[in-house]
Amino acid sequence: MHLPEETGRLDFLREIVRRDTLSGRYGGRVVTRFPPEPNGYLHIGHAKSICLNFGIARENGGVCHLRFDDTNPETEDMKYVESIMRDVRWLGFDWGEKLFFASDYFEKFCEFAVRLIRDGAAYVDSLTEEEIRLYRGTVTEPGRESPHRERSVGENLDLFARMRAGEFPDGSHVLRAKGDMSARNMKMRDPVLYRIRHAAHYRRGDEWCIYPMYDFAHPLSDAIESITHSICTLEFENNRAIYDWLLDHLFPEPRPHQYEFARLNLDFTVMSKRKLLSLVEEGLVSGWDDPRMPTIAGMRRRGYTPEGIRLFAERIGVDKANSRVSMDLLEDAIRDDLNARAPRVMAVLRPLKATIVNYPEEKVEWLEAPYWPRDIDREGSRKVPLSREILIERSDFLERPPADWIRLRPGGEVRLRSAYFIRCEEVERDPVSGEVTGLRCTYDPESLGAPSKGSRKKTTAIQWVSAPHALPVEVRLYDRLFTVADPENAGDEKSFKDFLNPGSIEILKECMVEPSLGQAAAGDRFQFLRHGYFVADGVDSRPGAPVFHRIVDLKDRYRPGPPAKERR
RNA sequence: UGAGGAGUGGUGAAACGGCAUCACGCCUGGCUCUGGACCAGGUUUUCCAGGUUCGAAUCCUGGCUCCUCAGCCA
Repeated sequence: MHLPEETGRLDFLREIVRRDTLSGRYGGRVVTRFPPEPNGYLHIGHAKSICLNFGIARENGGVCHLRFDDTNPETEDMKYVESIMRDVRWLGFDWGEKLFFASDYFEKFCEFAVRLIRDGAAYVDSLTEEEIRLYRGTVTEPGRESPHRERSVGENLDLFARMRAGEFPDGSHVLRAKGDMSARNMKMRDPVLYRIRHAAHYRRGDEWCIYPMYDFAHPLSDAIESITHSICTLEFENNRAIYDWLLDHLFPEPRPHQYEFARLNLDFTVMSKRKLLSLVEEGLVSGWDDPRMPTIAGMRRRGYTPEGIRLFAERIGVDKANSRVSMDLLEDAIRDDLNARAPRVMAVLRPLKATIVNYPEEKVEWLEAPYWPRDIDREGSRKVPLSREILIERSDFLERPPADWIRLRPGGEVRLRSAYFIRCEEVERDPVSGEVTGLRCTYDPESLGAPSKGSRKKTTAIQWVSAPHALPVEVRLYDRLFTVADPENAGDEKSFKDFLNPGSIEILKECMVEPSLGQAAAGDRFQFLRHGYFVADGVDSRPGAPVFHRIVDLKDRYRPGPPAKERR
């Protein structure tokens, strides 16, 4: 089990929380929240936010709320609520009783809206959407005030009540805050608080036909729940002005405060919900849980562990500088976790037949093979059968290997992992193509369990399976989903989809694994020796026809060395 | 050309006026029944120009570059 990496350093958010805790600003309370909109699946970027919010709460003896920010009836769905809860739990976090829905606050939101109207701080605007846009001005020119801005409190109250009562069609009126139409911050130019939308909400049905905007609902939700630190991503920096304007107006200190951090960008993938959705909808991937997807569901199916993902989140840290994280960081965190928890087994992905000519025809030996290398402090082993006909990895034999080759070669020896040394005596080949079709080997009966000496020290131990005992399985190898690091900004005219990696999945159907894998249950993770980490798939596996996904490969330091002396 | 943010090795972060540090990557070597893991060593960094200071990634001035904002999405 991997121990948490103690750095002792605090990121800027934890620094702020510590400052507030020390000063007693919130009476020592720390309450954070993770506020997803249920309109899509969570991805690794959300995982960063989840680890932050739940992590900060946990470290400070506080709590983190799970709140669904469901104020837009058009895109939200219960199925997303369920997937989000599942993903957060899977990642290892618990919101206890603190499950909330912004849609449960609709009545309260209305009361606050009425208060703002009474205070002369909000008004009903009846401009069209187009007019509102025109009146807003641009980043360099101030906006103009709406002709409806000076309506009386009474008229505003009446209009707002009738909006709520359903007297008006969509788009005919909105409730706006009285900000400042010439504000340098565009967000403060009378932000819209409520819009009319005659649409069924997935939780409230037809109860409402006015829905609050994010800028209104979010700060209020935070305040209603007595959130202390409201942590969001950088694109909301400008929105903080509304956040503060509203809460200063409606809540006394100590009220929630918003802080922003840089969202996660990962090389060779995309992180926008919209883009991920389009990959799913256009069938470019098999679904939200396609193992190539950066979604939590995809990574779960891929075999990534919650511990590995949390370790990754911890290692990348958090800051306000936009950044783009290399896939190596993620993969290494996953390997780091799996190294300690995945038992080692033997699988041959691209088999090459080898006949051990001095091994009796009918003989079968069941050899003890440890599940763990000696550097992992775990016990356990299984028996693997050995017979005259075995299968080895095609890539473990080379007829004319480079000088530093430590695997099998004609006339050379190599150890069969947990078994004997074999020597390649003869190469069988297709008479037409010349392709190597098999090897004829001899084995050294004295070499089982014996230390390797002399020239044998310069060889490795290769994985193998007994041909008559091995189980045929399908193995799926994955590679990066895109061919470029930043698919969203790669080509001027091109869509990110033009950079999809056609080799992102490779399906191997002729793989053979040791018989012990017949017991593997969906979700079981293994290290296929010298290949990488693999997980038994729970979706496409069938009895007698298991499917394994490669979670991540093993680092491979081997670079072919100088070629052996050429003979001519 | 408005406002709000951000610039530290190849990547992500730390150092909060005092030897630029950590993780990942990469390169050497050791070890190994995994060319994995592990161990040892190495590689590469403060956006630019001035200034303050004994001393600047850090403070000041000016510039440059990048990101966000003109939805009745969040």
